[in-house]
Order: sequence, then C-alpha cells, then structure tokens
Amino acid sequence: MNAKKALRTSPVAASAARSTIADVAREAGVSKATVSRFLNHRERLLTPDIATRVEVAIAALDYSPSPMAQALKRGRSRLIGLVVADVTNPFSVAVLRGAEKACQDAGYLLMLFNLGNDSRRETEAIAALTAYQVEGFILNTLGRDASAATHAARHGKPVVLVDRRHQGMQADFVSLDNAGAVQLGAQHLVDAGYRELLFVSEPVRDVSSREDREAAFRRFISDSAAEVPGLQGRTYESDVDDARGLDQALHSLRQRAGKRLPAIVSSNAVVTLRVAAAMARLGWHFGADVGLVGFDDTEWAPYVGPGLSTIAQPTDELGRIAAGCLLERLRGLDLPPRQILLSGQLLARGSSIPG
Amino acid sequence: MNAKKALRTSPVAASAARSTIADVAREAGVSKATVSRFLNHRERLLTPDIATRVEVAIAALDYSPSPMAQALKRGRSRLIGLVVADVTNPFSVAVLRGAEKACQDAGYLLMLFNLGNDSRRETEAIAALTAYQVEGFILNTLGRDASAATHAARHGKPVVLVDRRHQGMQADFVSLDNAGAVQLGAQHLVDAGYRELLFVSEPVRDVSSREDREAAFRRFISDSAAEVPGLQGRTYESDVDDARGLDQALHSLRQRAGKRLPAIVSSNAVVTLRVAAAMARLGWHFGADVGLVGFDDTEWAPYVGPGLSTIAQPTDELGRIAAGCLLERLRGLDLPPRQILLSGQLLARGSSIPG
DNA sequence: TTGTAAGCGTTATCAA
DNA sequence: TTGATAACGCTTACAA
Repeated sequence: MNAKKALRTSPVAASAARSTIADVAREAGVSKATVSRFLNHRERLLTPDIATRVEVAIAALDYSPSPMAQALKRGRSRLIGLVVADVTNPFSVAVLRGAEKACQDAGYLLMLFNLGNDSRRETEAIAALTAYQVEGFILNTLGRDASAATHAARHGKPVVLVDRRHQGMQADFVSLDNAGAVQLGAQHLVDAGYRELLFVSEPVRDVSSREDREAAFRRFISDSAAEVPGLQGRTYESDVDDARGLDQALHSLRQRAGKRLPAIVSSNAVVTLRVAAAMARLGWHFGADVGLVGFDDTEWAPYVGPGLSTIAQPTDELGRIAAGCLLERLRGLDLPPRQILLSGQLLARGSSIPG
Repeated sequence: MNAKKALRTSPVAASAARSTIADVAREAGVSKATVSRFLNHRERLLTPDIATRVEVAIAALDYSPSPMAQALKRGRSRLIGLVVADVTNPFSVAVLRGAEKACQDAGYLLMLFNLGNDSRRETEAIAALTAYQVEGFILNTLGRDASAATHAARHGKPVVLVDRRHQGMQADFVSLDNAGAVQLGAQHLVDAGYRELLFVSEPVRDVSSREDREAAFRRFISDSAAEVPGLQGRTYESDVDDARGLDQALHSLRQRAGKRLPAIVSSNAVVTLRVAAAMARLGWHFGADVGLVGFDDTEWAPYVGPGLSTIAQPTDELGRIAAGCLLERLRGLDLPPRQILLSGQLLARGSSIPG
C-alpha cells in the first residue's frame, strides 16, 4: 500500500522475525552476556559508554527478551495458572478480574483454564498449566480431587485457594466469611419478621463454601431458636434439572409456615435465578409471598421483582488478595498457610420486606 | 559432580523436579533423539523393542515434554492469545467459553488478556502475548487501535476478530448478523403496536458492532416509515455516568410518543441494565409504559419486570467458530479473509407486550 | 533404524 | 567490567 512502510522494513526478514539478544549484541558490538547484564542487573557493573550503546541497539531493534527462553533458562515463567470451576459463574469472573489486574501489575500473565464445572478436568488443568511452567496457581475448583492441587504444591509451586478449600491441603485460602455472611442474611430475614426459613443450595457435598454456608445456616437456626419464638429452618439442595423439586420445596415451605412468614436464603446467584424461575412459575411474589436474601450481589439483583436483597461478596478484593498472596510466596515469603476471610455486605431490597 | 546433580538425585527433591527427555533416554537406555522420535513420529522409524522400552520409561518417570522447550525449538507454542475488551461483559465471557472449549479440544491453551475497557492497553496486550509466542489471536477489542492488531498480523500470526471489526484489517471476522438482528427486534416492536422507537447504545464511535446496529436501526425506520403510519425513531447514546441524561431521554421518548406507544431497542445487556435502572427510578413499567427489546439474552432477562424480550446471540457458536477459523489458519489454510455472520434469535417476553 | 551434535534465545559461571 | 562458554529441554540434520 504505502512505499513508506516498505522502506522502513527494508531488510527483507526484518519485520517478520523478532530480534534476539544476539542481534542486539552484534548491533552494539558487545557480547550477549553484556546485553543480558544490562537487562537484568540494570545499572550495576556497566560502563556508561557500553550501557548506552546497548540501550540504543535495543531501541533500534525494538528488542524485548523472549519469555519462553527466559523461562527455559531460569525455570521461572512469569506465568500464573488460574483454574476456575465455571467461567459462566459471575462470581468466578469477578474474582478472575481482580486477580488478573493484580498479576498484570506485577508483570505476570494469567493462563486460564476453565473446568466448565467438570471436576474430572481438574487434573488435566493442573497438568497442562504445570507443563507451561506456571509459577503458581490460583484455584477456584470443585475440590473433589484434592490430589491434583496437592500434586502441584508438591512440585513446589505455591497455591492459593479461592472460595473453596481442599481437604487437608496446605495452601493459602482466601474466601468470604461464610459463617458471618449467613448470619447477616438470616438475621436480616428474622428482623424483617420472617420465621420459616429455607436454605437453598446447589449440591453441598465436597464443596467447602457450600458446606460452610449450610452449616452456618443450621447453626443460626439452632442458636436463635431460643430467643426467636416460632423460628424454624430447613435446607434444600436444588438440582439443575429438577425444577419440579424446587417448586415442591417452595410449596411445602409455605405450608410449614402457616401464618408465619416464609423466606429463602439462596446460596449463590445461580440458585437465586432458579428460585426466581420457580417463583415465576408459581406466580408468587418476592417479599410478600416468600422473602429472599441471596448470596452474590449481581448487577441485575435490583431489577428482579421488587429488587432482590443480597449479600455482596468483595469479589474484586478476593481476586486481588488471592493474587497478592501468591505473589508474596513467589517473592520468597515463607509462612505457614494463611486463611483470609473477608466479610460480606448486606444489601436490603424489596425481597426481604413482607409488604 | 556439582551440587545441582546431587540435589537432583536426592530423594527429597526427586519429586520436585519434572523429568526431562534426558531422564527418559537414560532410563530406557537410548538417545534423546529416539525418545523425541517416539513422541513426534509415533509409529514410524521405530523398532518395536525400543519403542516399548521408551514407552515404559516415559510411564515410569511420568514424563511429559516441556511445551516451553518445544516452543523455543519449533517456534510454535500451542498457545492462542485471547484479548477481550471486558471480562465483565457477559457476552465476552460467553464467547470466551466457546473459544476456550474449541482450543482445548485442539490441544491449544488460551492466554487471556483483559483490557478492562481500556483501549490503551490493546497494544500492550498484543505485545505481551506476542512475546509468549502465541500462534494466533482471537480479538474482541475496542478497535480504536487497529495498528496493534495489524502489527500482529504482519508478524505472520493469524488473527480472528469477534464482534468488532477493525477498519481495513485483513482478518477473519465472526459476528452476529447485526443488521438482521436489529430488523428482527424492531419489527417485533412494530408488530406489537409500538410506534415511537428509541435505540439506546453505548457510545457508538469506532466500535463496529455498535455502528452496525445503529445504522441498521436508522435504516429500519426509514425503510418502514412508508408502510407503517406514525412510525418514528431516534437514537440515544448512554454514558456510564450520566443516569440523568438517560432519564431525560426516556421522558422525551414518551412525550414524543403522545398517544402512540413508545419502545426501546437496547444495544446490549449493559445498556439494558441501565434502562432497567432508569425505569425503576421513573417508576415506569416495561411493556405498558415503555416497550423493550434488548440485545443479549442474559439468564436474568426472564425475571426482570414482566420478562425482558431479547435478541439472543449464538455466543457459544461465535466463540467456537472464531477458534475454528484460527485453528484452520494454523493448520495452513490460506484463504482470503472471511466474514462469518450468525443470525440472532428473538425471544419475546412481557416487555414487548403493550398490556 | 539409531545416535551424535548443533542450535532455539536466554542466563550464569568462569576467566580475562 | 567484559567476553567466551556451557547449560536449560527440546528437535532435527547428518552420520553411522
């Protein structure tokens, strides 16, 4: 198209091939070692004259070192592996976003592996990422297969678990304070006058955050029973393809409630959506017919029904802190595994007003 | 024997070090070349006896080749760079999901770079990804800075553009058939009886999909004016932090409508959410007060107000096809750039019933 | 059919 | 302070 471009790239292969450290060395009339030193040990050990020559050559050739070659040599790749259970889950995405930012700021790139909720791929994910020499892992997995992550840890790679603990795994763990959050949400419903509560979750088994939340809910009920007359609570596991089951669960919830007010605590955004679907099928209204507080403050929560009351997780922070923990370990911090719990925030909207 | 060797063979660190091709060669009593051949040229050129010995050794040492070293040697990395404008946008995530699946199935890993809607980071993204020797790019960027992508293409790396075209860029392009989709949505509103239409979009300039949709909307209005008495249409650009402006736009929409029915076509899920917020502020109801059809069929669309009518994009397909195009190019396919347009699907719900 | 050796782009260890 | 040179883990002529 333009002759200018053609001129600029006159040496035939110049535009196609990345320039290497050897090119720079030749251009500057020094050895590769000197160029490498200039790059890695910046100011030290360099004659000003030589330094500037190298600097000029680097600029002239638009040289930047190959991370691949560096990785091979140093054994460090500036790569961090991120495994998420399900990119479709807004929570995962939000965390991903926070983590990505922190990693990039620290000069690391993120390699993403999405499990698509298939726990069998967990091992595969860790293996692939390990092969690429990622320096550490941020894991938000299903947790069925602790062995995979343990394997990673045994290879000396630091691991940070987000939201979901693995049994007996020695790793930093960053999560919402689930117990506190459940307490917050359930208490809010009680304060609003609801007395017959139902905790709705995805299958709880082996997913630590679900277990924690359910356990906290049970504890809340038994702890509060004394002070709050008529308070009752049950739990229900909702399955993806059992809409009817959920409908029935809601029916019996109202039945049990009798004259008392029934309400739901939903354990994440996915479940909240299912509950919303059920409510629509039944023709019931949030707040008046059944109260609701749901985990995860999605952007759409304010516009569903009278507005859904939610417990917001500090997702961005979770991601940032998880990445931060990892980066600290990569910088050599040697501490026993930490548990970092962040508190949730209650956002009261129409769905928790008996109206 | 240096300390390194000692470390290697000490039982403690034994589990920590990945085994290399040299280890396998030693174990099998053959040369590295033979192991390499076994790996790369499978059946050919191998004595059964030797082949099995290698196979056993590989299994025994749990060996897998280092993609980094392979990349360095071959110049191919089995990596694909994915740049998304905004991981927060559900559309981006959905595409990401489709693309990731296809890439993984083909043995490629995805390197993710999120722009966070900051167009200045586009160059940075491409540079970082290029440095890691990604073999190709899937780009869903803002499109301000075509030079970045062009740069990539000039380096001989195939590029696929998703949803957003870059001006004058020679690359495969995969997208929704925006013109058809707008027609579908607008016609639906007209059929439902709405006559005063407003197309609401994020700032249109330089983002091809937004431009296409707006242009299609304008065309629809002028084309239909003759047959549909009283049909009028305008466009409005909504800014993130100008909620008041949007409120006013809705006000004047109703004013202009007079006795005719007013409706909105919203150009993506983000805008739809903003419109929902405005409607809530104004105390208006979808369908009855103002009709709506919105781009992007999110999971929450059915539960906002009377259900939001949407135009669903085949997001998964978009991602899959984009990845497919790239993989074809990587396999050597040499064709002029293709444009692949997929049609949207209208999902009619309460928000387009004047009720 | 198999082995030897060079080299991909770096960094690190030596001498000089 | 700088420069050869040997790795890092792999592939691939070229020899045997």
